[in-house]
Amino acid sequence: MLPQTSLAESASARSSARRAAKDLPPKPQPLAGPLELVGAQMAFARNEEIYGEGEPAEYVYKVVSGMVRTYKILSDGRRQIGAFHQPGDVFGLEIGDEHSFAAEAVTDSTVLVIKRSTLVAQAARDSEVARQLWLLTARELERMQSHMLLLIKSAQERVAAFLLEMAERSDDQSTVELSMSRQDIADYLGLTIETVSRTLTQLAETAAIELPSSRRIVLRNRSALKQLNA
Amino acid sequence: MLPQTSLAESASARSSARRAAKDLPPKPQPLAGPLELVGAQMAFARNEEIYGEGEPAEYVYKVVSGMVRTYKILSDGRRQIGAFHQPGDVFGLEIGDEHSFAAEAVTDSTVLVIKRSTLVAQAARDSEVARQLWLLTARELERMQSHMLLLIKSAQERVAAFLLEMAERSDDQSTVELSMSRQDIADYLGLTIETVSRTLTQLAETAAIELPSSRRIVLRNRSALKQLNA
DNA sequence: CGACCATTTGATATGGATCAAGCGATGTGG
DNA sequence: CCACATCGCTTGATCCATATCAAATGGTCG
Repeated sequence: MLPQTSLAESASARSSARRAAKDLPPKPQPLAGPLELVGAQMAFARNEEIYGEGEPAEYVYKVVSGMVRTYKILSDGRRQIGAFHQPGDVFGLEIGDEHSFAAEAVTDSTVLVIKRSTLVAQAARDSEVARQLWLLTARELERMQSHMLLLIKSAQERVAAFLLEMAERSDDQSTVELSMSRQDIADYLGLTIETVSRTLTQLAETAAIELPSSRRIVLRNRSALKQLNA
Repeated sequence: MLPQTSLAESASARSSARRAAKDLPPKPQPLAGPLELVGAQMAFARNEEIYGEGEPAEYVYKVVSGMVRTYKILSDGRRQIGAFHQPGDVFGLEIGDEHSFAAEAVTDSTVLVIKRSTLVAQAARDSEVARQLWLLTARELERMQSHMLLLIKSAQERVAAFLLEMAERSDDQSTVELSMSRQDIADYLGLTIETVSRTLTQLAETAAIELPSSRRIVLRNRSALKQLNA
């Protein structure tokens, strides 16, 4: 199971952040906060589990390179992906003792691992650390809220929103290099792979996007996509 | 959907409504925490707005009596209700400067109003307050996560989950007194009122519930509902 | 080359939305 | 106090978006 080297590399090569001030709101940047200070780096291979749902939440994680998905398996076997985490993103921060979602590497990834107890103890002493932890959770809440709103929209709207979301985090804002599969996208958007695939084809037919290859998408008409993103 | 209906409901906040109930008897609430200490009580009439989306988030609120809904209006006019807040629940806590959702009283309600800046200042000094604020946001996040999972389920599953959720918070766990309209339920579950109504009828036909009146629901077979709640 | 996996495309089924009408409770004005 | 308008809810008929089932295509690797 060799990783798709080209994809993995291009994904991780883009960890630097330049804000080429488009029409975008200021994006949460990799926190230069307390999470930098401690912890060890770990590497995970494509599709490798980082932690399982319900496991003790001993650590907090920060993506250094690659991409991580967090998800739940529903009782009917479906998988719902809650988020794709990219370099700079923190994930796995819980206030309870267990991870409420599972986490896996989408591509070969490296993550920074920090002991939660350390952070919590620091937070008790340093109000700035406490504020950072709160901020992280609040940001996660915002993400979840907008994801909830996504799930009540049409397939076109969901896919368009997804593409814009991915484009926002890529440095070439008009080309998206997808490191996740159609199944991942489907499970993120609450659709089937067939619907995701068909919708992309449709968007290409209406010239909103271009599909040079299945994992590379060029945004031809971003305002049309935003329009859809009702 | 029926944006007109949704909007009409809140717009029709009867101008004749008793707005004068400024001084209700303070009902002692069980929830502990720093939020008890400060703040004034305010009363809101049914369907009255407590704050709008995008308004400065100057205050944090705690339900004393009644019920509050928080919601967003989407660009296509649909309304998505994020939560129904009942006595003891805190709502309107933001980390940014604006309310990301709007809030309205579902029934005549009284809420405790606390200045956010006070809380934040306290949190900077007292790590226990800081932890409480974090906890509140984390709890909201959990709620949002499970709501997200709801939205990818079938109509029956959503309605069943809703009933169980409401039953859990009622004192007679097997009878639910709904204070919100079918439209509210629909906008909470991402369905139409017709589908909500039909689904309730179905559940009654399969003897899972009983419908003595439209706002009163008896849970006859909770395990069947939980089953549905896949 | 051939097997395998991811993706696309096609045909059909179906759950929930939409459009439309009926019904029961509640309140209002004559 | 009744007749009637109104409102919230239910029920019926039909439509449509997406799921499901099925097969073809294409890319990757041994």
